[in-house]
Amino acid sequence: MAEEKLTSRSENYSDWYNELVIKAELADYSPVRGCMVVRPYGWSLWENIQAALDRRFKETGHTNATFPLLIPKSFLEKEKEHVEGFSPELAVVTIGGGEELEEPLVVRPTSETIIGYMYSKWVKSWRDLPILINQWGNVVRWEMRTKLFLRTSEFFWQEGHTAHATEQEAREETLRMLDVYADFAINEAAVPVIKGVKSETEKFAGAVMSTTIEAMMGDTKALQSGTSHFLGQNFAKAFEIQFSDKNNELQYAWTTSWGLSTRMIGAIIMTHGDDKGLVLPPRLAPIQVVMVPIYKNDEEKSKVMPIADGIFSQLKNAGMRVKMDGREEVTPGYKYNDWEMRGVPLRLEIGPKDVEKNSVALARRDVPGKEGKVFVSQEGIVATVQTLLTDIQAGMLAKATAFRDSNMFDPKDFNELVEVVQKGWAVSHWCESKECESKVKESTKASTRCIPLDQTESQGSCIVCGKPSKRKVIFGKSY
RNA sequence: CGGGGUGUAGCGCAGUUGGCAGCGCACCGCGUUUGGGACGCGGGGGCCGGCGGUUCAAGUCCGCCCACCCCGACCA
Repeated sequence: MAEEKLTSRSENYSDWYNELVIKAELADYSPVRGCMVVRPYGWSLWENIQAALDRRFKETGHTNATFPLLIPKSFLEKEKEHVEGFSPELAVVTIGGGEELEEPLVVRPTSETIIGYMYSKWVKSWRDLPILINQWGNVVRWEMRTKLFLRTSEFFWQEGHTAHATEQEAREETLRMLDVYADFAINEAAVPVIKGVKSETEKFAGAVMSTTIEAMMGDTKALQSGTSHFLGQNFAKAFEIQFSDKNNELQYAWTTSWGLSTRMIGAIIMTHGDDKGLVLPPRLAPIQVVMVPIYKNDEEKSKVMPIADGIFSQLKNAGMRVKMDGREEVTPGYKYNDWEMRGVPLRLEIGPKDVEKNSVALARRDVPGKEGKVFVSQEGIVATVQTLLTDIQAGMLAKATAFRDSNMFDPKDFNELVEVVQKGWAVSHWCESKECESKVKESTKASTRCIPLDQTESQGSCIVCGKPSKRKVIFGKSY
């Protein structure tokens, strides 16, 4: 059961987050430093995320497979940037069956290498391409500072790995999957995201180009919520993924990879959560409607429960995820707070007065207090609830989008940029040099988040050095 | 790995000049309650982070070690 009040977001955002994850029973700390236990409620949420994504992957022609957890250490060393990027965070297995291993194995930090190795075996002809595979699994990256869902040493994700005959096809795939992520984030999670390209310093180790969906959290920090990489021929060359084209000429394949992790749960928490707890978008919520029956004694109970059960069945049969909270050892008030902590989008109360008046009370989680509570007729309850859930989903997206937009700024000069990145994002022209990027980071702790894809080129000058620039970038502090 | 902090019941904490280890919440039992976190009565629960030292006596004083948290360097 959820316990007493949360630390408020304004008091200490970080404490608020940590307490919320524990009290909503999404996850718990494990005995292994930096690892987490995802509890049933958190995992149900993840399963709904998986289902929504998996459907989209299948619709775009991908199939699932699984590759090993352990990878020969030498594989990681085949791609120069890749090894440099990942070496510091590898977990390495040196002993197996009591014997020192001839070659150490690394616990996968990501699977480009082993999948590249397999693809080289499977790809001989242009007819073998494209290969469009996704894997659901876990990976391990030894992290210095961890935080549940946002950064843990082991995390759960999906990683898509594709190989193509042409550069153009691979580039299209990269952007197609970025679109899938953005569509998922916006329409399922109600998390407004900006699609963009990562700078050279921020990109994936081994990629030619990394793209991202960036979301703004409730404290205005940015969270990279999904990434899609164009890997060029880097991994194809490292693992000799070669094929004969139609002219019988040997070519290296072009590959992509893309991933979205349980970090998305952190994004949902920090995009929608409030001081009472979690607020979940109806489309992903493990429980969409919680029913709280109210009665003082057996007589009232015998009048209320048959009607409550009838409504429960109607909602259930309509395909809604509904739960009846029939606990008798806690008061209704306790239950309200309990389910608010867990972010259930809609609460349905039914008591003796409702039985008399043929009504029920509906309280929406995204609109706190009396304002979000309405009394409606029991007639047509399924349609009423469905409409409300749709409204909540749309309302959450609108609210989050308005919040983000009101915290994006267009600073006039460097001094103003330094100011605005303390309270939100700066969208500014940038010459795309590492020098200017690191100057901003050193003086503000804000990094480049992405160069938004949906922007029209405009003539401007770099906010740092003043050199000509055609594109704007987002600067912001990030998780 | 650098800087700061904290370790006492499941959680949050108190513990005075060294002298029987406590409080709130949670948990268990019984009864009364139940439309916004109910109440009464009765219970259970401790290697006081670890090791060593000082002392008649250490949660308390001293030394060493360990763990965790926060702020930095690294990241989906």
